[in-house]
Amino acid sequence: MLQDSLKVLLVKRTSAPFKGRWELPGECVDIELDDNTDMSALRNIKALTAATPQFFEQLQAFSGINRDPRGFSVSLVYYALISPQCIAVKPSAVEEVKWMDLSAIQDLAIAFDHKQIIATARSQLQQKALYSMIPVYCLADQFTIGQLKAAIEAIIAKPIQRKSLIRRVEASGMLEALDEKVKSGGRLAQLYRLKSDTETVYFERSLSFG
Amino acid sequence: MLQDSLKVLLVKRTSAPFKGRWELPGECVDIELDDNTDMSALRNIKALTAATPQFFEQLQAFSGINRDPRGFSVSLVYYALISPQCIAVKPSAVEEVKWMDLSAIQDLAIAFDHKQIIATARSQLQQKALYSMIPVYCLADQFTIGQLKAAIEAIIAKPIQRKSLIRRVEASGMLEALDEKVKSGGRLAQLYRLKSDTETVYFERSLSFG
DNA sequence: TAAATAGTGTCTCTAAGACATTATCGC
DNA sequence: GCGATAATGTCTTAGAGACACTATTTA
Repeated sequence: MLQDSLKVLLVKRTSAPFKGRWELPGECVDIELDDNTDMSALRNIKALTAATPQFFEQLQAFSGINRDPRGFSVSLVYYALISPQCIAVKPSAVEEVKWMDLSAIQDLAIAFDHKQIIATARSQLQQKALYSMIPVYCLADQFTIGQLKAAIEAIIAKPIQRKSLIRRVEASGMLEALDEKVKSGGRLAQLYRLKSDTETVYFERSLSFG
Repeated sequence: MLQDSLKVLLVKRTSAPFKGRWELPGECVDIELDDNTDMSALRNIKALTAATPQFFEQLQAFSGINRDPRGFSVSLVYYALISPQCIAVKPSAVEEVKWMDLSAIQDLAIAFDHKQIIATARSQLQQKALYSMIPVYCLADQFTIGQLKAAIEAIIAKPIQRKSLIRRVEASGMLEALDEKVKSGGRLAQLYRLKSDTETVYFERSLSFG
């Protein structure tokens, strides 16, 4: 999720190991409830935020003998992008759930190998931000080009050319301009939204790696 | 593996369900032997072929209630590229192990959802062939540009421009020319090999999608 | 010499980078 | 008017596509 900066949803552990530390949300697959692990991951998200993620995909499996002091473990990790409109955390869980700024993760003690998992997810998201329109899924349902530019720059941690972004927006055909403009500190900015039933566009070139 | 055409290593099932059908090799993780699932997958490969794959990575996890008649199951799928020099199947397993032409998979009854898994792997390999030097790992340790071109075209099932490939080979700096040329039906072809300790190069553009 | 494949030269084309220019806004 | 942000215009640049042309081999 993006609001000023990229954020990740963490929960506080209530039992050993790593009691009291923050970790990524997740629990065991419930074969009674979940037809597959995708459904299981989505169920986890909905238990915390009531958000239906606009973007959701499997990251990768993490496994090993050293990642949990209790022994060998395997985690199937998914990541999702959700709109800042949907950040509300379920009241029942407010105490132990928190949106954590990605830049703050660095200096935090995180349970298990979850700091490494977050880094991997971020790296994958950075790559995809360079060659796809995926960053639009971090935004509210109405947004300006300037906000999209800020989202991409937050993800890749580098500035991009506004002109290049506008060319991509036009080429993608994913967005439609609304009959509305919005204040932005200077000239009014055109509002856009996702066209309905549009598919995520992937480009054949990446933006510059610097 | 590539020899004339892309091939995938299959084993014949010796027990129900799907007894007698071909499937992808794989077995349960052995916590005694495997520090993580990567090692487990490599152990599986070595049990069949004695090859050390030049390229090896996790594809994704497949899971669900319907993919195995015995109930809910999860498979962590890896794929590897190995040189045609290493295709020898361990003698102990010759009966039940086979390199199957990818184009022949279509009309074959494959166990479980493994046909779908193969399709997913192929699709991922196709994408990577368009923006990376990964196809070099399908080849023997000495090869010509023409062979590399054939490998890429076998993977993506489309012709590419020889000139574009040469530009990429030069830009990548991954290969070195040997003091040797080889017959090819016309003018002798320059032999290349991977430089030692070279890293796989990824490009910022994909070759055309057609 | 012809056919085949290897390798080069070079023009075009596309889309990103860079950055100037114009258009609006609030103050 | 001034500073700030939005939007456009346009020249440059990198690298792929296309394809002609040359080089070298075998038949």
